Amino acid sequence: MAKQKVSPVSVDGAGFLTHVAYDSVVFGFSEGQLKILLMEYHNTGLIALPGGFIRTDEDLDEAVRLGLEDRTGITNIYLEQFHTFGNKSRHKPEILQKILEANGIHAPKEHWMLQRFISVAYYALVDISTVSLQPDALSDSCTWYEINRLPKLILDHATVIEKALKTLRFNLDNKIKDSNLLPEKFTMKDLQKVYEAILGEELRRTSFQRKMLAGRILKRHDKLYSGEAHKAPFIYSFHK
Amino acid sequence: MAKQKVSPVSVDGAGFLTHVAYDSVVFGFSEGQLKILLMEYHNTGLIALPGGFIRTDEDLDEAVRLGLEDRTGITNIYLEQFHTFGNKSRHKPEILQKILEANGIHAPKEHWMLQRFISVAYYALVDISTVSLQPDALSDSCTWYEINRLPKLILDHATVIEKALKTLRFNLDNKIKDSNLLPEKFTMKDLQKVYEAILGEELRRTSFQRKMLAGRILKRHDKLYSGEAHKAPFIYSFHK
DNA sequence: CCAAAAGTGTTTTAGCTACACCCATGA
DNA sequence: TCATGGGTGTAGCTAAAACACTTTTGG
Repeated sequence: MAKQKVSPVSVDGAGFLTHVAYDSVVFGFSEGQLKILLMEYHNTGLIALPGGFIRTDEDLDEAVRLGLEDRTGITNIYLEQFHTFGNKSRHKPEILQKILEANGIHAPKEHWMLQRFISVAYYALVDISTVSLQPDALSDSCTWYEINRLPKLILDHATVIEKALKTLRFNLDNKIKDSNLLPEKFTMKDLQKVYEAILGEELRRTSFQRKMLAGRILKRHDKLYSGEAHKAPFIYSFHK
Repeated sequence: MAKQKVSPVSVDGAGFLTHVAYDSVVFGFSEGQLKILLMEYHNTGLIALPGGFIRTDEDLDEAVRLGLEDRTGITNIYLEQFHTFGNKSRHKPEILQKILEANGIHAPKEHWMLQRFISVAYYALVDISTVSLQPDALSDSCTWYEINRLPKLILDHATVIEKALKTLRFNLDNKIKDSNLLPEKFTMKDLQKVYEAILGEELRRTSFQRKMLAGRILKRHDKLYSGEAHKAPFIYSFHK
């Protein structure tokens, strides 16, 4: 529930849809590892998913997209809503209070940011190499963390990530071609590494190759001569 | 966006999470037809999905469950959240105004119910035969409609139903055993009829039977002697 | 020529379909 | 014994997995 633009903070939340927030689980892939983007708030040690609020004149999807564009510099991010979290036990005003205090903002109890939120969660699939991270006003870092070395997170953000990953695994075959996890051109081995990182298991090389080729989503280009002493692999891109 | 308890309507929405609502697509099955529960508002001719608001002391899931229990009398409803709709184009205050007016409530422009809502949508699978419908305070009917004979609906409710049905079709094999679409005990033919109504296509009898038996979700009981001149079918129930 | 990694041919397996046939039932 | 509908055996198809083999590459 980090937010990107809090400078003019009104107590009643004018201009924003109160009680509604979004959180985004941004997946990236580099060095053979699946990674997630997390933010750390100034002077608090608190780490959270990047998120924000919805302005009264924005579509929900649009708000999420713009919030992410601000932080990653990427336009055209692959984004998908996967769940809305609305348990009342998520309401921990002392945490948000602490974050605001650490930034010199003394919010009264009735401040809209201290009230209970329903949070709509999205996941994104981005190419880490094209991202230049921009912490927001309340945070001093915005960093990639390996999926299996996550730090302690505020609220139920660990659960949110868990569910995002589950959804991603379930839909991977359908989503991979629209994702931005890999650069435009890649080898079959690159693609297999992405699958293995996401599914958390090793796959048979030959079965994987055949399954992918049967899917008709790959376009084959020239071979890649790496200078190494073995057959050169084909380069692929996703169709259209 | 019907609501179940509006008697004490405060302008600022105290006690409710403003800007958040839920809509529920309740599927039922009878007479070989898939049906959906819809409500008609007093003196307006407006027809909508049953829905409501979330109280500040309720979980989101709990609010939806209780709202449905009020209307159908069923406890233990199978409920699943499938999408959250948040386009700003959904905001049509004149419709809600009309509904309130028709009930003698003259709400000022800044009334919370006339503001923009994010709506969390759920679908439910219930056994029509155990339901006794209860219209809420703003509605004069609460009726089952055949899925392919739906009336014109307010806002984007037709889209919501479309998406609910798509989700249900996609997950049917996984959800059927927890659904309440059929009474506890049923024949293979009954089950096939449910599948056909949901998928909107006819299925081969023998293939269907084998697929279901292979799924290990059915427990076989005695035979059902209907008094008709043919082999008596087995009775089944879902495991656990 | 060798080792490493890529690509492909062949066999096996599993699930589903289609068709056939037999069985139980009450008139 | 007949018509009706339910259950299951068998053969065929297709997609995926498993295994083996060949090819390409630079040292």
